[in-house]
Formats: sequence, structure tokens, C-alpha cells
Amino acid sequence: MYRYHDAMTETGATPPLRPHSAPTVQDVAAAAGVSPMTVSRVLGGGVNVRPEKIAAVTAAVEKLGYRRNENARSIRPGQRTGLLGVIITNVANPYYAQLQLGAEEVVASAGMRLLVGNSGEDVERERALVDDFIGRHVDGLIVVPTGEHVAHLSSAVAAGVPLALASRQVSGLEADAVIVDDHGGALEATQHLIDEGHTRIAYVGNTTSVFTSRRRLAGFREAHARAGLEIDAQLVRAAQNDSDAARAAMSELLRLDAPPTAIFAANNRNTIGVMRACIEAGAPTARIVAFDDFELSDMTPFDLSIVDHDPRDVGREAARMILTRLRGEAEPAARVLELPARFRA
Amino acid sequence: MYRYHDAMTETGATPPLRPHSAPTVQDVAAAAGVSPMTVSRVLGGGVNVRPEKIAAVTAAVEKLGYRRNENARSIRPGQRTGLLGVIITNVANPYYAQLQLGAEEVVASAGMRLLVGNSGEDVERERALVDDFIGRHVDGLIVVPTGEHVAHLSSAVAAGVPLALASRQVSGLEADAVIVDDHGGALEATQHLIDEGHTRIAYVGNTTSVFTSRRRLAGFREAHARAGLEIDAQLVRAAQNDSDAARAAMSELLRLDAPPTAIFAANNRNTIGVMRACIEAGAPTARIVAFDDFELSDMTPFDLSIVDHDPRDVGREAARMILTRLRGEAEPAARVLELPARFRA
DNA sequence: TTGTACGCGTTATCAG
DNA sequence: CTGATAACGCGTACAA
Repeated sequence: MYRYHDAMTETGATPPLRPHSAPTVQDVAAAAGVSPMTVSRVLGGGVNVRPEKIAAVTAAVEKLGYRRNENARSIRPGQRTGLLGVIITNVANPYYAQLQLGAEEVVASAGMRLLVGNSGEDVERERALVDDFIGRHVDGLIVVPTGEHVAHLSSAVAAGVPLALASRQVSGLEADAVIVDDHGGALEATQHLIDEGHTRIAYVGNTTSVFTSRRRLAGFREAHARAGLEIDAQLVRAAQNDSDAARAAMSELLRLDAPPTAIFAANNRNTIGVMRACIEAGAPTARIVAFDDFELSDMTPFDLSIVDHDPRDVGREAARMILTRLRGEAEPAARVLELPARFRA
Repeated sequence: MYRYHDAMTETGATPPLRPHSAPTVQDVAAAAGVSPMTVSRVLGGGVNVRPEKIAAVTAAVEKLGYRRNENARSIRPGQRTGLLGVIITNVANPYYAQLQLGAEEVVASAGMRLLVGNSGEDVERERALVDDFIGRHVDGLIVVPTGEHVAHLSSAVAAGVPLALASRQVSGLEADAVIVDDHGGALEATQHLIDEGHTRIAYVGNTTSVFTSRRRLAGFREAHARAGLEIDAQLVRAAQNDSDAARAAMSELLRLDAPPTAIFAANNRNTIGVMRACIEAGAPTARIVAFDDFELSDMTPFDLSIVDHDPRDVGREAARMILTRLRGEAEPAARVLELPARFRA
């Protein structure tokens, strides 16, 4: 069981039982013997303030441990919060962790911070997060949208919050977006399998209510069409949003009378599920093509080729789009950036 | 008074190119034909408000797309922001992504949101994040501290912000903490290797300036001491904070005249580096014991045993500590919760 | 160069 | 049940 210890309390001075209220400009002003306005000026860069007063204020700030109240600052007209809202589906998926990191990397240089929320592919939760973030007056919003629900996202746009969709788009919503060449990547990868001689290729991916899955499935289909190959409907499993579901789906495929000879796994969660199912079934040698790279992909026992792109770039570019809008440098029209997806045989 | 959309209404012109300022209680009140106070009451639950006014306000809110300004709310005395600051070293490390998710999971049920920052093991960046988060008046702070720097963390405590350290502690700082049984886990794992007959075991881990690495190394040493085994100093590599550095360190170990026969890898980054080095050296069969589990650990070609614990639990428990403090239910003294680390042979 | 007055959006308080 | 008033911390506009 869990063990509680008392921490060392040898420092003597016990912290205040009640958090005393934070010092304000008033307090600093009093301590420095100046007016609040002078304090504000010093904090704002100290232009047109006598050096000795700057020193006095600085000392008082130091002494009191004063910090500006960013929330109070932000309610003034024309002020920004310096917050970027990031709504992803699940940070536990390294893909989205990278996306989050890329976004932070870019906006941190502008002194901005990240407000992060996970939707878990739940539209209602996504809506709640969007609303909350708008209520907190984020300067921008990066969203990996779940499904095709537009209302809450449009209301963000209507509220004047720069919005950048990431990885996925939503039809009927004109917003900046950074997406990936899902179709091209899936097409090339599937063609490669066909060129290798496979005719029974399985598709294992997310629900087609997910933008990327729809597009990847379309690429998969087009490769077949170009080769004049029929697709056995049994081989298309597009309903798994996590690796466990993917494992179950793949297990079924392996039990077919005519199982697939190769698998196109449409994202990293599905790839992992596919691999687990193969191992369980004693077939750790399946030919797999995976959309999205993942850590240790090179260490699995499988014959694995990958359609690669960098989710961190998706986050970076989405953040750049937001920053561009904030600087007022962007055209009014929504911009869509499609990043390449590179097939590595 | 000079609200942009007011002007628009008067001129009856096209929708604004520039983001109009958000509607306020005033606007809603005007639209509903009530006072701002009534609007506030309705939003607060509608107690002691006539149903017809509730309806009118609700309609106006809906029509205008009104959202409360959380920043304005939070500057009032006794009000909270509903923000939890989370400072981790790197979300791209799935360990910390899980920690972040666990924290969100717990506080989300209390309606709180996460302000997240990555320190990248850089104290200066950590300090900047702590200061910024305090300036934003977070209700609590979860920090995975880098190194032994105390000043900025103490100042958080001094500011009255509930602070919970996660994974690591800092000496000289009395603060709540959720840590892991690093020593016990490392001890048991190393003993297991010794029991298997290994006498030349390498330690590959973070800098010992990192709390966990110090403790894991101590456990490693104690296992040797108990068995009466000397540790070859050449086999102890405690300076790698990412997998590339770990790979390099392991490569050196493999080139020793008497290379180790087993490796204790002190965290998931080091484990991955160790594995890569072994593969490069054509030795993908090394006996490895790893602290921290990671996705696909079961799919590598290595003989891998793991000292396991759930980083999501670390995040959850740290968040619970914060919530407990916020509810005023906690003893004043700092609490330290040590989660078990289970060895799986 | 410095200070005063005011308002940002919200809600607790108190009067009606 | 409802509304006027005031104040939270800060910074702009203006005065001194």
C-alpha cells in the first residue's frame, strides 16, 4: 500500500496556514515610496522614470515577491492573455504529445503559454474545453477536432479567436488548418504492397468519422482501383480508435478463411493493435505498412514499412498560423497547409 | 461603451473584419432588459430569480454568444482561477505525458484546466514557468523539479500556491510530493540480476543531480553491498538525460575489455538508448533490467525485466494532494506519498 | 518625470 | 426578488 511520511520539518518556519493575498502594485508602491503608476511604468520597461525610483521599485518588488497579476492585466481593452489553447484527443498517444510539444516550442518564443485539454474523442468534452478556453480569453486555439461537429468551433471563430485545426479538418468550417497528405501517403503505401504482389490487403484504422481515416481509406481504395483490384469488404476494418480495439479487429481478420497477406494500419494506435494480435496468433512476421511512425518501430519483429510525417511539425505549423494571425499578417481567408507524408519502403 | 459591435449595430454594416470584443454582462443585461446583477445571478445558478427573467437572460446569452470572462472573475477577492499549473520536463517522453494525463483526469472532475509547460531539464526555464504560472494565479502547481534549485519553488510556497512535487523531490524544500520507491525497486531488480549470477552489471541512468537517479543508483549499490560484490566504477554511467546520450554511453560500455553481462537501465530514455547501442553492436540479446515500463517493451528482442509503476498515478496523486489542500482538508505539514515500484522478473 | 482618475468585467453587499 | 454601488489589480489618458 501507499505510504505517507511526514516531510522533514526542521526548517522551523512553518508556512502560513492561509495563503496571504498576493502583493499588488499598491503594496509595492507603498514600500517603494512612489505611486502605483510609477511601479507600473517600471514594470513596463522603466521609460521616463528616474533611475533611483527604478531602483527603489525593483527593490520593493524583490522584497515583496511581487508578480503582476496577468488576469487583471488581461481584462483591460486590447490586452492579450498570452495563452494558447490546445485541444487534442489524448496526450498518452505520443503522436499528440509531439503535437503539443511543437506548439509550445513555437509560441514559447513569443512568451505564450499552453492551456491544454484532452477531448478523448468525445465531442461534448471538446465543446466544453473550447467554451472554457474562450471564456479564459485564449489568444488562439489549436484543435484536433473530433467528428464533424461544427457549432462550438464556429462559435470560437465568431468570438474572434484565431483557430487552427490540426491533423483533421471539419467540413463546413472555414478555418486555418494543418493537415497531412493522408491520401497520397496511403495511396503510395498501398501501391507498394500491391507491387509486392499482395492482393488481399487489410485496412485497419479509425472510424471513418475521423477525417484522417476517411482520407487514408480513400487512398487505400484508389491504389486498388488503379491496379484493377477488388477490395474484399471483409478486409476493411475502420472502427478502432485505440490499440485494444485494433487488436480485436485484427484477431478477427486472422481468423478469416482467407486472411489478408498484408495489412495497411492507418495510424499508430491501430498499428500497435495489429502487431499485438499477430503476436497472439503466433504470426509475428506479418507484412505491415503503417501510417505514422512511432518510437521503437524499428525494434519490432515485423516487416514494417512506414508512411512518415512529424506530428511536432503539425503542432509547430498550427502555432505559426496562430501567431501570424495575431500579428495581423494573414489574409482573411482560411489557409490550409498540407504537410507531405513520406513512404519509407 | 465603445464596444466595436455596438458601433456595428448602429451603422448596420457587415460583420466585423476584426475580432469584436466579447459581449459582457452589460450587453446581456441590456438585451434581456434586466440589470447586470440579475444576469450574474442567473449564471450563478438562478437562485432567487423570477423564472421569466431567467428565460430572458438565457435567451440573451444564447443570442449574443455570451461567455463569462474567467479572467475578470478571478481577480475578485477569494476567487480562484480553476487553473492547475503542470511543469514537466518533456511531454515527448511518454512517462510525462501520462503524468500530465493523470493530473488532468483528476482535476477535470473539479472543473479545473491545465496550464502546461516543459522545462526540458533547464532550471531557468522551470523558474520562468513557475513565475509565469504564479502570475496567472494558478490554484495549484505540480512540478517535476529539475536539479536542486529551491528558490523559485519556495517562492511559490511563499505565495501561498499549493505545490506538489512529482517523481522528484528537492532537498531543503518542504512541499507535498509524490515519489516512487526508486531505492527499493532498484535494489530488488539488481538483486535479481545478481541472483542470476551476474557480477558485472552496468548502471546506465540520468545524471545523479536528478533525484530519481540518485536513489536508483543507491539501490543498485546496496544490492551489490549486500551481496559482497564490488562495483567496477567503469560500469556506472550516470550522465545521460536522453536516449541518444544513453546510446553513446552504452556503446562505450560494450567496447570495454570486460563488458558488462547485464545492464540496469535507470529510466525509459536510458533503456531505449541501451537497446539501440546493443543492436548497433550486434548484441540484441543483452540482459536488461529497466526502471519504468514503456509501450512496446514486450516487443523488443531483448531479455527485458521491468521495475514498473504507473506515471499516470503519480499525476493523479499529485493532483489529489492539490485538491485536498484547496479544500482545506490537509494538515499543514507537507506530505510525501511514495508509490511502490514493482519488479517483474 | 510623476501622480490622479477612471474603466476593464465581474460579483458581494446592501438597500429597496 | 431586483438593482445600485463598490471593489478586485492593472494601465491608459490626462493633469500636474
